[in-house]
Formats: sequence, C-alpha cells, structure tokens
Amino acid sequence: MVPREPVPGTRARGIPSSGTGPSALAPLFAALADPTRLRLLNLIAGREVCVCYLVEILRQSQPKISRHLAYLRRAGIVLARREGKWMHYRIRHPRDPVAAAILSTVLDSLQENPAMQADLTRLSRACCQPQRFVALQRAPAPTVF
Amino acid sequence: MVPREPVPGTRARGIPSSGTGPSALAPLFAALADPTRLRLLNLIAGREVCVCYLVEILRQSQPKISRHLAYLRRAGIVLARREGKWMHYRIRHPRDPVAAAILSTVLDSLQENPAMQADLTRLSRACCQPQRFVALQRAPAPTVF
DNA sequence: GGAATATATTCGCGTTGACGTATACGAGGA
DNA sequence: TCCTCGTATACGTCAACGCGAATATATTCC
Repeated sequence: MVPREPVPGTRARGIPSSGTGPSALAPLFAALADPTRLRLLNLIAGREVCVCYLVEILRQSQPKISRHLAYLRRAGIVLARREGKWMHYRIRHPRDPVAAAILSTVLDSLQENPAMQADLTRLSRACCQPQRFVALQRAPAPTVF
Repeated sequence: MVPREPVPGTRARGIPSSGTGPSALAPLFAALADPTRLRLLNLIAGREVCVCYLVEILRQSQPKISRHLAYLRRAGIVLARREGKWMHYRIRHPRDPVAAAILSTVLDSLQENPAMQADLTRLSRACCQPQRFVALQRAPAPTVF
C-alpha cells in the first residue's frame, strides 16, 4: 500500500494500467481508508477546489491537508493544477474501469452521509461569503464542473 | 483504522451503528485495502466457505489466511460459524446502509476481475474434485446461498 | 532584490499493519 | 487420556502511516 509519486507524462505507478491483478484495487481502497481523505474527496467531487478552501472547511492544519492531497495524487485519484500561488485539486477517474466505477460509487455514497453534506454546506457558504473567512480573502473560488 | 473484536450479541465496534461520521467508512476501506483480503471476500461472496478451502485456493499459509479472516471479522464484514473442527466464513453485510451498498458494489466489481474469476474457477474445481486436493479430503464443501 | 503569501516537504515519533515462525486452542477419534 | 487435525493467536521484525512542528519551495507584490 505504498503509492509512489507519478512522474508527469508517465503512467501512475502503484495502480497498474489495466493488468488488474488481485492487488489492483487495494491501493485505491488504501487511499479511501482515511476520514480526512474521504472528506477531501467529497469536497472536490464534481468541482475544482483551492487548497486554502479545503484547509478552511475541514479546519485542519495546512500541512495535514497538503499531505493527504499528496497521498491522493500519488494514488492517481486526484489531479492538481497551479494557478499562480494557488493549487486547485479535482478528481481524476482511474483508467482501470473497475476502479473508476468503484470510485464513482463511493463518491456518490458519500453525499448521503450527513457529515459530508455538512462539509459541502460549509463549502457553499464559504464560496458565497468568502469575506467572512479571513484566509479566503483573495483566494479563487471553487469551480463547479 | 483499528477495528476491534465484536463481542457476540453486541453491536460491532469500530463501525458506528448509524451515526455515520466522516470516519464511518474508513474502517471498511481499510479492510478492503489488501489483495489477500479482497481475494478472500471474492471467494466467500454468496457462499459459505471452509477455511481449509481458502488456504488451498489461495495457496497461502494457514496463519496468513486466518489472520486476514480475523481482520475481516473485526471489521464486521465477515461472519464465522463453527462446525466441528471446521470454521465456515460468510459475508456479513454492514448495518450502515451506505457501507452495505459500497460493499455490495465492490463484491460485484471483483467478479469482473480476471484474477478473481480464476480464483472462483479454482474453487469450483476443488468443490467438484476434492479428492485431488490432499488437504480437502474430509473437509465440508462450500455452501452456495 | 526582498517581503509576503500559498503550498509542499522534511523530521521525529508513536501506532498500525503484514509476514514468517512457532505455539496455543478446540473438537473429535483411538 | 493421548493424539491428531483444523484453526487461531503470540512473538519479533520491518515497513508504512498519521501527526505536529519546523522548514523549504514557488509565486506574486512592492
């Protein structure tokens, strides 16, 4: 369960391309096996969200959020895009169709979770009234797909 | 990610009853984050299988199989039944409807995996011709639901 | 260039997980 | 009661995780 950093332009290691052995899905589940990462995935599902928003919504330390985002990146289920000083994250659906289907199901299921709904509500409020959040004064708002 | 042993007659700990906080699903995914456990779940999905069959099909050491089954038991997604010297395992669907839905989806998805299909094929062969497997001479065959 | 901001990484530490090996437990059978 | 068989657990080791704290990197603004 050790997803390593994918080199740009290279197929992500840790999650085999399509040679779906018994261990193909294990790294995906390892990436999902953390409450913070599930909350992050729920927040960026269907959106592209700036890191500072994620830090603000989850009320967790910035290094902690950043480390979990790095884990998700190495697992190949999240993509990052830089915009000036800001980093935006979005879901990256795995190439393996089985993994992609499971991830989609999980992301859908998360929305039925009250705690996850609460996070999304906080995100909406933060988007509409960023002036109420000190850390989000000049941050770019999330973009819904 | 520390599922503890569920006491018989008691609601399983580690997976909250329905107060589905953000961490409710994490233990489930932790249980799924291992190739051996995924293979075991695939083999016992829709069946009740004796441990000796699982050891034989996966060609792994008995303590290894037993430890992974114990992990699945503690995670609340597997049930054990004793029949004389033999232990039979079967799927236990989580009480949390979201977790149950995800588990069902995963079990279905596993069947599309060639390696998982191969395991099931080996199981079928072992059931039809147990005399070909030295370890399965007097073992009770799996029971399909 | 230098300060400020946003994000990523490193370090150290404690916890957990996976494994092989050895051993304990539990239920028949002789 | 002893022995065997099927299964579970304990021990020791090594690698991976998660975290706070500190620090590094990258970008923009002045």
